[in-house]
Amino acid sequence: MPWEKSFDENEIVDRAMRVFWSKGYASSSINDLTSATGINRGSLYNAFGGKLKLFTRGLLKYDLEHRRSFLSELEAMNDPLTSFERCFEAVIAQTLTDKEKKGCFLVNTASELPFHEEEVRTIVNRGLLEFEQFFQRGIEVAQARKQVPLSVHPANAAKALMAMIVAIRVLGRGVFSETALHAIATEAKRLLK
Amino acid sequence: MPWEKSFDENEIVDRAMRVFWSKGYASSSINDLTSATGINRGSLYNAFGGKLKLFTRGLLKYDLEHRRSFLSELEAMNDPLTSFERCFEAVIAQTLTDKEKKGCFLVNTASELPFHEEEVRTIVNRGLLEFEQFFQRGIEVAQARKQVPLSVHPANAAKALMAMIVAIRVLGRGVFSETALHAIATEAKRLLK
DNA sequence: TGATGTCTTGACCGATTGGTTTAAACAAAC
DNA sequence: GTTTGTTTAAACCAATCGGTCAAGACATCA
Repeated sequence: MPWEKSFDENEIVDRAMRVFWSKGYASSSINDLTSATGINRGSLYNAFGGKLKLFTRGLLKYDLEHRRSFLSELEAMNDPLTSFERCFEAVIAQTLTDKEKKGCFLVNTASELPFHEEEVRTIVNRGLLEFEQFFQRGIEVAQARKQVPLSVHPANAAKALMAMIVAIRVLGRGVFSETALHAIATEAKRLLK
Repeated sequence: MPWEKSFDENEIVDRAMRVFWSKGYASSSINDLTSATGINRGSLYNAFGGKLKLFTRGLLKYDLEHRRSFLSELEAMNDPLTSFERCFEAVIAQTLTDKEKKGCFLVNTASELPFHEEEVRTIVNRGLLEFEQFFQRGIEVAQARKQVPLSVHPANAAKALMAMIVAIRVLGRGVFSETALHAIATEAKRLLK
């Protein structure tokens, strides 16, 4: 008796995600979302429940398909130091490639965190925490392999590396040039010596 | 024949600045501004020319009274390394003190830079550049005094230190705890060894 | 073919957006 | 006290905001 949806829900979330990603929550209007997704105003509310719910879905999708898959790709590499290098390289490359200068959806959301609900805050915090843990685990492994001196404090250095990724993402939206971004990456490496 | 304004223009800019500072440009409505400043809608347009002009005035005021005065206070110290330490301490203290979690007006604006006009971009870029130059000059002086090894690359390290200040400001809005922020500062110091 | 129940659509809601304009309030100069 | 030039306040503007809803479109099952 029912009737199948005429659109691919996943596809809609993906397009909505890109709107929120580039404009932020507050500046994305329902009209922006309907015209980007192609679905009607009412359908959007019927299928997702509203702007906030759709934002959360989009953020979760980003977290899963960008942050999470990026980290597990890096984690799969056998040499931590190489994976760190690849991490910074990739983040810089993404920053330079993106003509829209959208930055990172998680970082963008982090810098408007005071206006978001608990659920959104949780997603952002978890994402950044796992980034930090990726660095920390890598440092500990590298120390065990004598690639990083024991004088390096894994937890602290990991936080600093994550912070530098965040800074690249923010400054990459218009402040820093390519060479300046690379300078940050260069210095990040020095934290492990 | 004229008639004096009934309000202090400087005071109005200051209150408007705080609105933009905590909510960003797009999310600050004219109503927010009139109720925060106490002046009427029409007066605001008559005196300042509009929302964007008022934003720019506020950003300039922030740049002058917060960023610029902070830097010159630090620059007045005779020991660069002490001034760096004081810099990170102060930024962390400001972050923790601020119950509104407003962050830094310049950094907040930097992370929404793609939506701003050239004039705003210029203010932000200059502010962050001068922060970077403060670090670079300090490093060079410290190197001349043998407090920092010559193996440290002043321009690169300065960019990294500035990036870490930016990260503290962003992560301080809800992601990082006090101890995590201090960890970043601790690692920043290690960049000069 | 007809009943069922979900999905889509576009109109509609009141509130708010940034911005303009008109007319009254006003102090100073004559 | 009248004129003058500016500032003020509030009404007003069209456009848009997020969100709802009733009515029609549709595929499935009987």
